[in-house]
Amino acid sequence: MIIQTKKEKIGHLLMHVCRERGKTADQFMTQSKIFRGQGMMLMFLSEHEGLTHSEIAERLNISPAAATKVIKRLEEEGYIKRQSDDKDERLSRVFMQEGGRAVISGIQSSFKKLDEQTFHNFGDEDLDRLEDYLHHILTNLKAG
Amino acid sequence: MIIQTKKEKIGHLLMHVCRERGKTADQFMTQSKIFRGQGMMLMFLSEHEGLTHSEIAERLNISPAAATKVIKRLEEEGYIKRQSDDKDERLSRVFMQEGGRAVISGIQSSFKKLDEQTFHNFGDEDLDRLEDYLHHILTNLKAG
DNA sequence: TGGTATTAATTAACCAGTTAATAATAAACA
DNA sequence: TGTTTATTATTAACTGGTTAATTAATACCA
Repeated sequence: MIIQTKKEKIGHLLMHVCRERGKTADQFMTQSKIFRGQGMMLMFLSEHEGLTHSEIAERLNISPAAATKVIKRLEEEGYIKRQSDDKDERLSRVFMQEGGRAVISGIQSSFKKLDEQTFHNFGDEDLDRLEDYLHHILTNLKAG
Repeated sequence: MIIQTKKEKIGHLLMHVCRERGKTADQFMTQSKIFRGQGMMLMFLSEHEGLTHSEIAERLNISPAAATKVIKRLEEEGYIKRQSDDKDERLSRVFMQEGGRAVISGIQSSFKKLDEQTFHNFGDEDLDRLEDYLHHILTNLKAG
């Protein structure tokens, strides 16, 4: 009989919570005919135009390869456009297009509703404490 | 300027934490030449032999389709085997094979180390509180 | 100047998850 | 009994993430 420690139990629970949050996020996003990753990216880009792929990836805490994939899809669907830097042609800078601006407010509202639901009935103190816990976990994971 | 609420900030942080935990999990699992999803499945199966795909999926909180994929891969690599139920041929029951039993203890140790690292310096009270928070979030998400 | 090393983005090949549609079997019922 | 309905697993087509390898452009340096 394999013994599962309390920490392992919470580790699994954490992943379960994230899967559920992801599913719910996609449900909210369907109103904008978009997926959560694209929504995240558009939200970020709408506030930070002209950044390079690497800068975007770093800010969103994903790999440059993952950034490229979602950016490419958003460009193909007319939400954004890429433009290579005049002085350094290795750099590809990303800008919003009309198609993107048109859906931003819907996406913003979806994320807001999503996290209102996610943390329904959490008081300020709970949120602070949870935030501390999550930062603590990040530090632990990155320290490995 | 788009305003991000505290809850949204924590929502993003939560997903970030899960990505990092997933990456770290895979790093630990490479010692057993396996990936985290396969490791999870093997751990579970070693304690619950003879269950059907649907039962397994339900217990692991994933879709039956996701369960099928990882089970199929594990079978191809000789860790487990599937056997259809005598009385109901729709049911496919899963059993450990020697190949699977051989790696269980390594996997178990990896998960233990992973979550020791993840929750390093968390006291009992912190763990209890975090567990409560995560259950609360799950309830909120499923209530939608 | 010319050759080497670095950096940015991309592609390839994966794993892990989803929903929706399909095939096969069992159950229900007229 | 025979037809319809329900259930199980599977497949297809995705998103979203990873690492490793590749390509193209810049920077460095002898």
